[in-house]
Amino acid sequence: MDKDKRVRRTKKALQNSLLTLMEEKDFQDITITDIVTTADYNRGTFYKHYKYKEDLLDEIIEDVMTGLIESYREPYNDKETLEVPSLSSSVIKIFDHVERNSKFYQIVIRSNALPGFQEKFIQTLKKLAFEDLPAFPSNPDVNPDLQASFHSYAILGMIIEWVNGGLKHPSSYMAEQLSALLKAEPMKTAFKTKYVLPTWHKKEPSI
Amino acid sequence: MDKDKRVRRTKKALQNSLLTLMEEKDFQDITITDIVTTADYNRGTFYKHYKYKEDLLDEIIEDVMTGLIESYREPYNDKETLEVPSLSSSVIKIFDHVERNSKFYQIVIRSNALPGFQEKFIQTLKKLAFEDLPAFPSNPDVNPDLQASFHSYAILGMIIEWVNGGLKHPSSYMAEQLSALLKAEPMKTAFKTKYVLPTWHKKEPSI
DNA sequence: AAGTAATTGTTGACTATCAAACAAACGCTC
DNA sequence: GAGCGTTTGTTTGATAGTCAACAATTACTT
Repeated sequence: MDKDKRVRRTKKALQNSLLTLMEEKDFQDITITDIVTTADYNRGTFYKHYKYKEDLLDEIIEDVMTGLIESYREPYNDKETLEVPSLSSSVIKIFDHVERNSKFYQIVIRSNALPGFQEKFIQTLKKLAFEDLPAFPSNPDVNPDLQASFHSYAILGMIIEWVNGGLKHPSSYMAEQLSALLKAEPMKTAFKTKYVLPTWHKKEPSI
Repeated sequence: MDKDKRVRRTKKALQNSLLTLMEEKDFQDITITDIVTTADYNRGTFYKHYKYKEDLLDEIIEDVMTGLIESYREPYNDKETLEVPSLSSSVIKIFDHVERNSKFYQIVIRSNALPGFQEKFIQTLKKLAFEDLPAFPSNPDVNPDLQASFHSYAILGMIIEWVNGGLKHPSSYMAEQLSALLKAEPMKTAFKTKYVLPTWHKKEPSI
């Protein structure tokens, strides 16, 4: 698919161009002419590859998601000691990937293109959980779909928080945080505070 | 000349590729295949534009020299108050230009391509002095060629020192330094110590 | 000296990108 | 609603860049 150097080069240039423009203005205000002008390509070239600018944006997201999948699987690629992928080791790679593609994530998360991206991102993470984690789901009692969704959205939430804060922390810190959050079984604590305490408070109902 | 977007794009890519490679190894150890591989172009494309890699290097230097001339002339371009170019105001632009093209200057000055570059650089500066400085030469007693050479090599010397030190100082500092050096009339001081003193010493020749 | 691997320079068929032009549709402002 | 600049798609022939193959040269190894 598109092995020609020219095609790859052109598409990358148009992608970068669109992303750069999205830093300044809303997606709907960006014209095709804008895109090709900043990329310094001919307009006809755009139409050779895409029909609408939406196609270009979709392709950008698609490419980044492909990169995400590769990052996720990378630690197990050239290891003869066929290590079993664990949630923790894979998740570090996700944060690394976000860090490397910070420009994309910052722009898209802050843009009006967020919903479309979020859908694809969640879908990708879910797929990875099912296909790559042999020990998934960890507990026979839990609904796998629910757990996958839970984890995927949890990670998305961390990333959005991280990105909106300007990616101040290194990716290793984010991995630590997630690890700590998982170990602390935060839901239990939350539930304890929110629901268990009240019941403990209304002690001695009038018999 | 070469207004086609593809040509400009390709040449820039090949230029950058060669410069990047020159950071790692000697110019003579770089193969055409190296150049096109890192630039991700086809080898045939190289031969469409150049015969030898020397052509490419020459073109790089030529382009930077063109940029130098433009920088030099830029302060007087869109001024209605046709200001007379002065040595001091123009020289600041030279340092700015070096700062902007620091990658090029660092690589070339440290490489074995320095002699060829130096020749073109001096030649450019001399030409600028003659064509752009109406008050040049400043003193009717001095040989214009000698003065031009003097100034050109002096600036080259400062730049080489500056670049080899890793461009630690801002260009404004370099301009200040040059200004200070010119104001201090350093040659006079040097001559005073070395040659004037002796003559002063042999006062009162025996009549 | 022979063998081989890497690099060179060149070719030809194929395709992507180019510039330039055009008509149509879309805001605008008056 | 008429005029006007901008953006849009689309088309044209010309050219740049691609890929794969090839023989010639160079450089290294045995």
